[in-house]
Amino acid sequence: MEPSKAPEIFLKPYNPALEEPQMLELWEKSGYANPDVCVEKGVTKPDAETFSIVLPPPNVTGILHMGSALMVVIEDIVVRAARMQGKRTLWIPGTDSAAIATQARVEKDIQKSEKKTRHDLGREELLRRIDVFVEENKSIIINQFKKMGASLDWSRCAYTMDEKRYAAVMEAFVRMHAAGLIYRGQRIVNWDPKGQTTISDDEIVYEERTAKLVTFTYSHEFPIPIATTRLETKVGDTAVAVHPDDGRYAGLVGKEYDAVFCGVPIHVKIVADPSVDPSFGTGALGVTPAHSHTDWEIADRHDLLRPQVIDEKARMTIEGALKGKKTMEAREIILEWLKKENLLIKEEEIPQNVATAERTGGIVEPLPKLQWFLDVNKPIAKRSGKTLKELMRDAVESGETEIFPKHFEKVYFNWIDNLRDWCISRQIWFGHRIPAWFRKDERGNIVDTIVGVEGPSSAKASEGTWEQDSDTLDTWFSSGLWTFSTLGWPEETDDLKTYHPTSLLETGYDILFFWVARMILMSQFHLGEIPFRKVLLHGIVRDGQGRKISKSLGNNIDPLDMSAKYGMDAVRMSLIAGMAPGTDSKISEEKIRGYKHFANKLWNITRFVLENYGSATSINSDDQKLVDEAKDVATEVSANIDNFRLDLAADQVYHFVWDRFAAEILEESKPIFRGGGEAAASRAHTLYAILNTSLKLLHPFMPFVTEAIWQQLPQPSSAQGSGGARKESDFLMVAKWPLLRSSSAKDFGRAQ
RNA sequence: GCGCGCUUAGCUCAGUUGGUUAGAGCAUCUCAUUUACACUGAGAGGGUCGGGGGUUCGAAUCCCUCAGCGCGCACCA
Repeated sequence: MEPSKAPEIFLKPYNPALEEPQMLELWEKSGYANPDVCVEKGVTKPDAETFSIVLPPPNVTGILHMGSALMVVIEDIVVRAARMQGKRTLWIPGTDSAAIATQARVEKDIQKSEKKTRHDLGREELLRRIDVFVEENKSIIINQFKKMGASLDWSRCAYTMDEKRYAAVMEAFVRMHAAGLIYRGQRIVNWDPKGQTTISDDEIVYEERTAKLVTFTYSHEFPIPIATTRLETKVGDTAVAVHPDDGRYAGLVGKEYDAVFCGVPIHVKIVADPSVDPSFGTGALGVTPAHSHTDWEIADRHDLLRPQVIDEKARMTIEGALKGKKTMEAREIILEWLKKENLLIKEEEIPQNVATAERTGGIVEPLPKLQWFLDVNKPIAKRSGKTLKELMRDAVESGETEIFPKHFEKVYFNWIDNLRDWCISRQIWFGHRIPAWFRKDERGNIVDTIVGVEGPSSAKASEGTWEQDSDTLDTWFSSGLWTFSTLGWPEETDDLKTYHPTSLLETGYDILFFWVARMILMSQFHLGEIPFRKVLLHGIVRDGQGRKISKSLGNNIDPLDMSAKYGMDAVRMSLIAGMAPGTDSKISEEKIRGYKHFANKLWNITRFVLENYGSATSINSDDQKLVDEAKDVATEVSANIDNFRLDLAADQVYHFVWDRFAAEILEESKPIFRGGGEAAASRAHTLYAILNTSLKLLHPFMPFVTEAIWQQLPQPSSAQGSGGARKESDFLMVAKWPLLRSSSAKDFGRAQ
């Protein structure tokens, strides 16, 4: 046997900065991230089991942070493992327009540099500026994802606002409108005065604050004191509601009173309504139908007037001294007036949840507005009379879609149970414009409406001037279509047939409602099938001490900085280690450094193995046990990956490679090599085999260093001496996943 | 108010259907070592598994209860 020298590159420590760009280039040239190429080149059988997954599209305003890095790593691990297992694997990338966030960002930039508002520029010009911004930023975020080693099929990259996706959104809206699920109605909506748009219930964040609860009466004649934290709305009251069983007020129900409240004439009827909590405040509720969700519903039941007293800028609209005042100012003025008039009974501090807009932080003002809604309770004929709510529930209840970890299924059901109609129209310019056209009379009243992809036909156009609705759709409306709009829907494409329903949806638990639920809704309605078979949720990435990463704490750990310092493989491993599904995880620089050492360990193991590697021989029975041991590890690692316990899988292979392979097997081999002969030759091949298996198992987790080593491996000489056996694959990325222990070790449909 | 999760070594966490003496990483301390690797190796200290009760031959693991922390939803006059 002639000992071969290890390639010179192994004489120096592993250098990620040198290897990573080369590996990226190799992978990109290979085209193996595209399943069509894999089939073409014979790596994957055309009829192999498919594995498909969409990348949760990052916002074009965003940059890569540890959260998105975690997402990329989890998905890339699962995808690379599936590809090596011979599955026809598709991972679709894309970017998200993130309507409000993007428009706000561009508006801010323009305000800063040109001191202009969007109204100064006009709709067309603003949208043009946004497009420029988006194009610049898209490539930044895409390049960052590429650097992570994400084996996404960039040839299928989608953007929520590109032509195909735009068309899909229009089609989806029109179809849902035709089915009677989308309607336009005057209802109380969540108005964000800061963002100047409506928002959905899910975009509200409740903040606990202390509020002043004021107890008073409207006038000296009015018999019931009421309590409120929002005095300014009381000029819009049209009723006082008490509980039907509340004996204190029984005799007063049905009576009506007039009063002049802080200069505003009001007419208040006393009604009995079961929604009133007799134990809160005075047990009597001043009903302001136009500025409270529950009061609006009470007004429905008692046929009350609904005067609006606050406008979109959160200012008073009522004639008189209050007109034009901010709500907070009006509150003080009324309080002073109550004191002066001796109508004030009590003031007390109470804790209160204030509704704020998630994006802007503005205090949400409930306002009655004419908006588009999606009806979640209407039976759908073509879906056997089920409602959207029921369809959403069915998908998970039937087990067709499984959520990991399991307990999030309860959270999901809980959300569905409390779901109200979804307000889908937004008063911003950047987004998918609602495909509705209105014809108005001289006074501006809408006399005709058309909903359609094309707009008014020529015949209709001759009837008068049509104007398209200026509103755009909630960004989650288009996101809901993502699993199938990225595959070419509404066209019946091959991709759609092959890859939908997708196999897996992996995302953060924080967008379970926003996105996961909406995708189920959309797919169930439009395709009559689930969007994905499994949902895997991950948590928030926190710093080493478990704190949320925030600018004010200055504890940001930038994934790209860290990879420059320690290598992307180290970043990837440290994100996965200790990360249980659905649970928040932690990352620190020390942790990352540890895995850099591991990459180097692997590098040096290779050096040792190659230095002792020699010509053809067979493996003896003692050594076969070691090979089998590696097979056992492969079996367990595979099982953990299948169960999405990537943390356990990573830990297992890490410990096998370091503590068993390097610390024990390699050490025991040294005297064997000194002894020479058959035993040494057998051992040399055994070490090569174990290294081979280790590289494959580690590849999904640490693709760069493993591929870099693979590229340096000599072609193994055949044990049977047939010679010239080619290295089984030119790329570790598409090398065959190790055989597993059990006889059920399937071939995973790999082409030979 | 309803629901979910967490509580194990100084720190961060594993512990998969209950089964010997409860594990890892980091940190601390001691020692070793010029060839695969100091981006190393060997070893040590450190835990009444949040409290209490129960089931069991046996409980970190299952049940009840209490406490603390975190989160979601609802209410929010």
